[in-house]
Amino acid sequence: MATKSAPMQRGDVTKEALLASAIAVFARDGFHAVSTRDIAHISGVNQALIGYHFRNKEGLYLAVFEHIAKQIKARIGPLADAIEAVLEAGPAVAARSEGADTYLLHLLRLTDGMTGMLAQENFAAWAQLITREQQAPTAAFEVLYDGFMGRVLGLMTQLVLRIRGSDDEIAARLTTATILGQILVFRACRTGMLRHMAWSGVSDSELAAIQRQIRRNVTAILTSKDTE
Amino acid sequence: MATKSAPMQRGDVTKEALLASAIAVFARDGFHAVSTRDIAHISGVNQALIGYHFRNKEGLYLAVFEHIAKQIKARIGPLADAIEAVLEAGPAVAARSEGADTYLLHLLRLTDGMTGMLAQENFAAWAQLITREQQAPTAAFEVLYDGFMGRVLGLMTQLVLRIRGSDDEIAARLTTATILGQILVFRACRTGMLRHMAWSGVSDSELAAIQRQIRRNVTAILTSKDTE
DNA sequence: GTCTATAAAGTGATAGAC
DNA sequence: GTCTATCACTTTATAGAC
Repeated sequence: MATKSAPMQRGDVTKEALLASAIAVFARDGFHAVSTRDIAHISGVNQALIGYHFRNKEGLYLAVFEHIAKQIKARIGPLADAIEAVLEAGPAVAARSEGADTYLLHLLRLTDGMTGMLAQENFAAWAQLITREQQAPTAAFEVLYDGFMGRVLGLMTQLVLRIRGSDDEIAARLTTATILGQILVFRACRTGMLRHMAWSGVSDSELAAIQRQIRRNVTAILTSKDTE
Repeated sequence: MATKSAPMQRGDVTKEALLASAIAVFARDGFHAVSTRDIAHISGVNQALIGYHFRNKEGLYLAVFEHIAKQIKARIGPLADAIEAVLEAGPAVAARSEGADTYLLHLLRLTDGMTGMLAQENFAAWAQLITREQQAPTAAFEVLYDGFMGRVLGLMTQLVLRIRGSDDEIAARLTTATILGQILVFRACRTGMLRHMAWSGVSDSELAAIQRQIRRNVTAILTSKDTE
C-alpha cells in the first residue's frame, strides 16, 4: 500500500482512493446500503474499476478489513511486543509480589492505549466496521480476529493471571472480557453513552476522564480480595 | 398487540406475522439488506400489505422498535419500579452506612437481570437491532432511549451515587457506563467473546459465570477506596 | 488501466380488482 | 383486508473500445 516508499503507479492511486471511500461509506451505511456506483463516484473513479481492482463488491469489502487489521496491528504492535517481552522475562506466578505491580502497570498502559485508539476520530469508521462485523460475521471477521483481536485478548488474559497470581484461566478470560467491555462501550454504544453523559463528543478531556475511570476500575477489580 | 385478550382480527394476524419476520431479518441483515418482498414471503403474506399496514418499509422498521421498546419496558419495569421506590424512601446520602449495602444489593439485582435478559435467545435479535441503531442512529433510536434506555441508566447512576455517598454525578455516570459495558460486551462483541472464551454459546452455566464475574467487579469498583 | 454502454435482475411503491 | 400486476427506478457485473 502507501507504506512503501516506491512511487505509486496510476493503478495504485485508484486502488487507494476506492479503499478510502469504501471504508467511509461501508462504515457509515453498511455493505448492502452502499452501491458500487456511489463508491466509485465519491472516489472520482469509474465504476467498472472496482471490478478490475477488487474483482467485485465483496472483494473490495474484504480489502477494507485487511487494511484495517494491518493498521491496527501496526499501532498496537509495539505495545503488545513490550508486554510479551515482560511476560517471557518475568516469573510465571507473581502472587501479590512486586511483579504484580509491574504487570498491572502494563495492563493499565494497554487499556489506556486501547481507549485512546478507540477515541481517535479516524478510528470511528473502523470501530463501526468491526462492531457491525460481529453482529453478522462474514469472512472479514476472521481477518480481524487472526489479525489482532486474538493476540490482544490473549495478552490481557496472561497479564490478569500474573497480577492475580492465579492459574484460573477461565476466570482471567472472563475478567479480560469485562475489562474490554468497559473500553468498547464508549464506541459500541456511543450514541447512548454520549446522551447519558450529556457529551457532544469525546475530545481530550472526556477521553482522559474515561481512561481515569477505567484505570480505577481495573485496579479495583484486580486488587480487591475475593469476597464471595 | 397480542397482549389484549380480545380476539385477533384477520388484519392483526397479518400485522403480527410481518412484525415477527421483520424483527428477525432486519436484525440479521440490516434495513437496507432486506427487501420487502422477502419479508412478505417469509411472513406468508402479500407484499402489498406492508404498505397497507405500515405505510412503507420505514414504517415497518419503526414499528419493530416500538415493539422492542414495549417488550423490554414490560420486562425491566417491575425491577425499575422497585428501585425507584427504594431510592425515594431511603436517605439521600448513604455514605458507607447500612443503606449503601441495600443500594448495592439492588444494583447487583439489576445487573443480574440485565445480563440474564441479554443472554436470552429471543433477545439476540433485539440486541442486534439496538446495537446497529447506535452505529447509525435513525428516528428508531429515540424510541429506544425514551422507551427504557434513559430510565435504566438514570436509575443505575442514582444507585451508584447512593452507594458511594457521593454527589459527583459525572463520576457516577461514567461508572454506570463502564458497568453497562461489562454486561453488553457479551452481546455487542458476542462473536469475539465466544471465541475468546472458547464457548459455543451462552447457556445457564456460562450465564451464571458471567453474572458472578460482573457482581464481583461491580462490588470491587464501588467499595474500593479511591487510590489515585 | 480506464472508459462507455448495457444486460439481467432486483428494488419500493401503488393502482385497481375482488 | 387481500390480491395481482406493473411502473419507475436502482443494482451489480461485464463486454468491448481506447
